[in-house]
Amino acid sequence: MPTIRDVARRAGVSIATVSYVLNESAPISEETRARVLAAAAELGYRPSALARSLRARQSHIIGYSWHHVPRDHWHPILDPFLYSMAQAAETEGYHILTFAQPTDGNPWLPYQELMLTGRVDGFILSETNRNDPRVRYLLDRDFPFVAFGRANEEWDFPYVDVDNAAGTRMAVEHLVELGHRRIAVIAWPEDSLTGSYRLQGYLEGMAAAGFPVDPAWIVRTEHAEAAGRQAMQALLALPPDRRPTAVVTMSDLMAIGAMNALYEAGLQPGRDVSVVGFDDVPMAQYLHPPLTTVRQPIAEVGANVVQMLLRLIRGEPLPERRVLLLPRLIVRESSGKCQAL
Amino acid sequence: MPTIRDVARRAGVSIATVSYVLNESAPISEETRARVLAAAAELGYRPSALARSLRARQSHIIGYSWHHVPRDHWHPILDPFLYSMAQAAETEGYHILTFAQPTDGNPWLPYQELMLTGRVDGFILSETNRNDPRVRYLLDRDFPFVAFGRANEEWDFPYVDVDNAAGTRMAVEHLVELGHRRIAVIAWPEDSLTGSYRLQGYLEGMAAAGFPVDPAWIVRTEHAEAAGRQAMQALLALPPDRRPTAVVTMSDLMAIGAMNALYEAGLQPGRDVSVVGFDDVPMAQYLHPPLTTVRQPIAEVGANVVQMLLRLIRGEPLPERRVLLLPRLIVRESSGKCQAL
DNA sequence: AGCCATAGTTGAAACGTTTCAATTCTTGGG
DNA sequence: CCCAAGAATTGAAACGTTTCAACTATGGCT
Repeated sequence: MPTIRDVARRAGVSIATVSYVLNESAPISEETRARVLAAAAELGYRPSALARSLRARQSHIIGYSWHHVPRDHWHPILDPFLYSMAQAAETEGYHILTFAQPTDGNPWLPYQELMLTGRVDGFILSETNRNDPRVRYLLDRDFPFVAFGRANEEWDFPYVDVDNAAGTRMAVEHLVELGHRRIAVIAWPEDSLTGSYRLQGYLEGMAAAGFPVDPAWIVRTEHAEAAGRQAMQALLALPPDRRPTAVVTMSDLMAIGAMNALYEAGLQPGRDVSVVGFDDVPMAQYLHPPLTTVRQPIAEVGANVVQMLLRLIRGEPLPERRVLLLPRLIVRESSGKCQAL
Repeated sequence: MPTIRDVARRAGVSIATVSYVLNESAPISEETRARVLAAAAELGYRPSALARSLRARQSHIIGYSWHHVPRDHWHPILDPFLYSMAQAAETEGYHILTFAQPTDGNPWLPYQELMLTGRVDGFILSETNRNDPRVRYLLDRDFPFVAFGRANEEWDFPYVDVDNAAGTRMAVEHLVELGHRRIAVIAWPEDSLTGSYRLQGYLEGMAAAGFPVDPAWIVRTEHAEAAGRQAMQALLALPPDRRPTAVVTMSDLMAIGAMNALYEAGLQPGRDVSVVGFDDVPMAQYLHPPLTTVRQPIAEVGANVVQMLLRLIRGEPLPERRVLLLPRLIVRESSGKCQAL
């Protein structure tokens, strides 16, 4: 592999000159410039990223880690998120290093290691939560990072998040427009921050429509198909006048569970009870019936977090530290005018 | 950030001694050893990966890139594959760098860049195909890589692949056992190497059972739900005595399309016509009916390719250069005894 | 003619490691 | 009491860059 020395020798100049030419960081006569460029091209020279990094004390690498999910779940955003981050990073000469989030032990341990060994210049976090130990750790050490998702309101750190509340609010508005009044929500446990935003959007939507919310319509359960199914069964077991005609869920996975419960009860989603999901996983459009759901602008989030992080790393000021992106409601057939209406 | 100099000063020794202690690469008296270790711990010292890399001319980073898929498809393996690779790499002090595969231009351009700048020590390739330009490029330059998937038979390079033929063969055997005789296959276009293995498995299964294959039963089409749906419609349009009672598909996505076509025709998958998929995406188990499908041992593939690549990088001999792992048939309700039988 | 600014170029230091070769220190054998 | 051998330690070079400071021409100006 040719080094800067080989190029310098071939062009008959010093290595400093080669460096200046390649980085355009000093005035060089047109003639030597051409000679150096030619020599570099002939040798197929590319400067060593390792040497550069050492000198600059910058690895030009961004760390990203995600939670691995069990096989019956899926990660609805990994592919588009990672891809958009990689693309955004590469246009600026950066790369993404992915590492595994250990299922046990200190969540910030791998972050510490990458940080202390100088392997990465900053981190992108996703699936943050209240009191997130990783956010706390990085914040305390003043290490550059940007999160996809929020944490404690009083913690001041840069993030991009989807306006989850707006998503469920749009879902409720849509159902209200169709004529639904008794709208339930299949929500996540209280410890989920994202879940609390989505639930809040539901409540706001109902309040805006002026509809009372029966406490029985708020079912909190974990993120799983079976959980969604059981939640729906519980809702169906309510007396007819309290039984919801539509249900908003926290995720497509839970929406699928809800739809499956409807089928088992001999009912048809979209005709007997409307169902709305969240995420718009690729599968959603092929379901029976196709699922109405809230689509997050994942690629936009990915591009944004990377751009913000690079600004942070370079010490540039951030135009905004807290970015909220609007999701979009994708209306399909699982939501429809309820027959009972 | 403390350096080896800080540790040396604090322990009252030379930097060489510190290095020897930390790497256990020379005999050091127990007493100084303890002093150095204590100093390092007090300072929270971690050797700079950058400096180490430069010195060793090894980045300890593995490059991986994947094709981004359009939003109505999905990448059935990215999450488990990437995760298992990251885990396997980390146990050996390596990391995974992910980069975007450009949709246009030379597919090997980003590989070249990462290779020449010394950013990565080797590559993992996935979704290889016949005449794969990336395989060709890396092979020509003798750069370490391991592929998940095969290419031209005559190209000698290390790979791990799932025994695709065995997968579809198992699917056919299972259907034969249920009593099916007229079994169709919804296959991929001829340019797909993986598709040709899977098709081959189907043919082998039929031959082993001694059943003739009607040419109309082999439908070649692209990887999409709509394509699977249309293929199924074509099969249903065959005269009753030639109409298949079961269908094997190349992917869960296409199987879903086939099932949707059945529904539209007023038929029920698993009762009127059996359907088998490939991949076992998380969704498969929640479909109506749950989808019988072939599950690939993705995590095992991920661990294997990384271990092989590390061996290659270290110049160790490979126990086997061509590894074929068996998939597993997951039987669910979409395959059943056909009513017409 | 003399001086100074500037364009163009270079030598050398530094980034933080590892490791070779050399040095010091100990110890046991003759 | 000296020497050789070995153990323990160190100085310095090297990995491949970037960049500071210094140097040499070249002109322009007084």
